[in-house]
Amino acid sequence: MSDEIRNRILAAAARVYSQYGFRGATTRLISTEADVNEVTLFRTFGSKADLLAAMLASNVTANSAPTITGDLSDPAAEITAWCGTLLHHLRGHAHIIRKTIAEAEERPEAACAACEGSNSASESLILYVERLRNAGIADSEADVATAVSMFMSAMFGDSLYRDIIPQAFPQPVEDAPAKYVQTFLRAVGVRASLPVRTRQAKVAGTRRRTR
Amino acid sequence: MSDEIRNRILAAAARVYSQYGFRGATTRLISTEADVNEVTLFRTFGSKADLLAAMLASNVTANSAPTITGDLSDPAAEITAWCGTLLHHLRGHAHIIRKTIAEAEERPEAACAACEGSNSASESLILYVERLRNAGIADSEADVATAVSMFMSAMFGDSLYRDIIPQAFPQPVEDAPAKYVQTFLRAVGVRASLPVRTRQAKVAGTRRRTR
DNA sequence: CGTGCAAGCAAGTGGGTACTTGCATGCATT
DNA sequence: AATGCATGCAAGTACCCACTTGCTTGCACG
Repeated sequence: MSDEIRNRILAAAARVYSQYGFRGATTRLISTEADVNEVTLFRTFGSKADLLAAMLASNVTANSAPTITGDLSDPAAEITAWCGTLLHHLRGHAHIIRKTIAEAEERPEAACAACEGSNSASESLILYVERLRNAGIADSEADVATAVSMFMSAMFGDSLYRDIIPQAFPQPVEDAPAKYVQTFLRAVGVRASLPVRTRQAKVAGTRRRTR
Repeated sequence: MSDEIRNRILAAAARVYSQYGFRGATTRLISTEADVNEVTLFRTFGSKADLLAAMLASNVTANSAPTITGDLSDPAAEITAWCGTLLHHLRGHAHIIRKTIAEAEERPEAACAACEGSNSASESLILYVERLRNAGIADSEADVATAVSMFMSAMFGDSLYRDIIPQAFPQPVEDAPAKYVQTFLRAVGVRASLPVRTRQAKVAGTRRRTR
């Protein structure tokens, strides 16, 4: 019974918070947005801080970043798929992440939890590229750590700021993952989107397939 | 006369705003931080909104992003220097930028002004790489737009979030520009830091200039 | 039918916030 | 010495905020 109202409040809190931030998310706003009496809000969550903490927690648990599990036969496709879901997921929480990070100095605990996901994501990408290197597909001299760090920055930048500074993101949303991955692969020395055996031909006659 | 107080208020406003954002930057806080009577603040700027607008404007004009003017003889050094000053500049305004962008939906005008700088920066980098391509130094098939967009995301990510999520930025601050540029150049197909003929030697003796 | 519980409603409390007003003070210029 | 000006100070206004209290209403379950 109370659950339905509880969730309505949490959802409303998420909407209001992601637009106005912690200070701007007044209990009055949240309660009217949830179409619930303001007192109910205090009865169910105790205080504004507790409510918003609960709301952030529930949004973080829905935060499972994807992992790259697949094989090495088509790295570009593999990473592109992963990148697509990562971007999709980040975009879904863009507003909340933006506010939470901006207020990290005032409320650090929330921000820490939020970045856990990105940690595991970048680690998963690093591991995958290591495997590519061991298989001789990626350049062994490439600076993988830096490339991955830049790639993750690009993911965050795209998902958080595309709607605010669209001109900084030239490719349309649907093409973005493929293009990001293509550029990333060039940086780590995977010369094309096909597996090992065609590599030789690749190096000699520079390149021929461009997708 | 009034100028000294005016500047003290602006500086205090910048400090308070970059820590607490627009809503959190109360006139009381700013005035005590500036060691000035609260009334003086209203007498000099009219309102809190006007004061903060003036403060943002003064911080944006100090916002001239650097341009790459140099020649093509050593692209890596050229871009690295540029990248260093860009990063330095962004870091100097990191807190303000973070808050302003996070509050962009509520106060768009400020955010727009803030991103002008990044626009000109990325454009300048694109032009430079175009020149490299025309000179045959950069790969003519590389996706320059995407590479530059990712590079700029990396610049923003590093300057805005390094202090909050340090583990996402593996390289130490002082090495960051060189590593970012090196990875970027790989992505756009500039194979080493020197033009074609001395390339061989360069690869051996990694780096030598660190400023 | 009656008891209990979840929610709504009206009103209030104590404190903060932007901003105003009226007055006193010191300092420079004439 | 007198005038004007920039600033400080004390107080006040009107509103907003988080949170509380006391009461009513409706619904479920024995």
